[in-house]
Amino acid sequence: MSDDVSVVFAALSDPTRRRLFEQLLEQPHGRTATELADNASVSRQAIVKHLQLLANAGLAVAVRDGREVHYRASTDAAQHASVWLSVRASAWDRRLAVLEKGVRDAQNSKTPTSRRR
Amino acid sequence: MSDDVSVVFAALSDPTRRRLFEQLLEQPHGRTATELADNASVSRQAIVKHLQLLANAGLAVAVRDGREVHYRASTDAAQHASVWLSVRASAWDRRLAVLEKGVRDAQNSKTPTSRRR
DNA sequence: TTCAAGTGCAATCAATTAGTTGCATGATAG
DNA sequence: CTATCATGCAACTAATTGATTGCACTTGAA
Repeated sequence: MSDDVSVVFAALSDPTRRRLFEQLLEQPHGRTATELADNASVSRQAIVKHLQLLANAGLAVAVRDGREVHYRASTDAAQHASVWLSVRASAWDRRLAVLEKGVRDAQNSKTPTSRRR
Repeated sequence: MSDDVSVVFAALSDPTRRRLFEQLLEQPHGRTATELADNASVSRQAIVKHLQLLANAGLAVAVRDGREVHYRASTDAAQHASVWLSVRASAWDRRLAVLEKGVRDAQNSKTPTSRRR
């Protein structure tokens, strides 16, 4: 589970974490774990762990400012994951199209009279 | 973890499962758990569980043919997840662009002499 | 300087998960 | 009909995970 893709998908598989990620996305200047914990139903420590996991996946970055640590979103990892998915989805669709065409051609050669004029 | 998005990301967060998904993508006619288990380092039962999880996430479908069950890929869920990610990534990038423009404008109004002519 | 606020660390716990093994069921080729 | 092959089901184990709690450390403000 330690490769790049895995950690990103794993990070996004938890609703609490997705929620945090979306909160970060709404806040260009970032949010601290303590702030985020106020709006959440779980403890600050739980939030911290989630944020660190998001950061580890490349979905967030932590920036220290005095005694506060501001987490802000980062979208490179998200973009990569999105591409990973869509590349495969479209490869599949292409493959299906080829297959379908093959079936159609076979049909046409079997019953040439039914061919589109 | 039971919502649509969660199960898709969770399904894709496991390397073994991603490997299986990719094998299904290469095989338009589908593969049985037994076939897939031959190329894998884990037991057939493990493969079955992975395939069922993929199916549950909408990344695969199981089609029974006599005593065999063929699993084939399905890309709707992948496409949805991909969109989920890219929508958020681009919203963030837009937000950053606006922010940046704000900073630029402020700079210009402060030092009007440096304004582009 | 003192003290409160924000964070970091570690131990612990319950639930989930990836994997195994053993055996039962069901379909098909001889 | 009867082996046999593919699948299904159940119990079990070890590792991981989401969450909690208590306490120590660091920083900033009064």
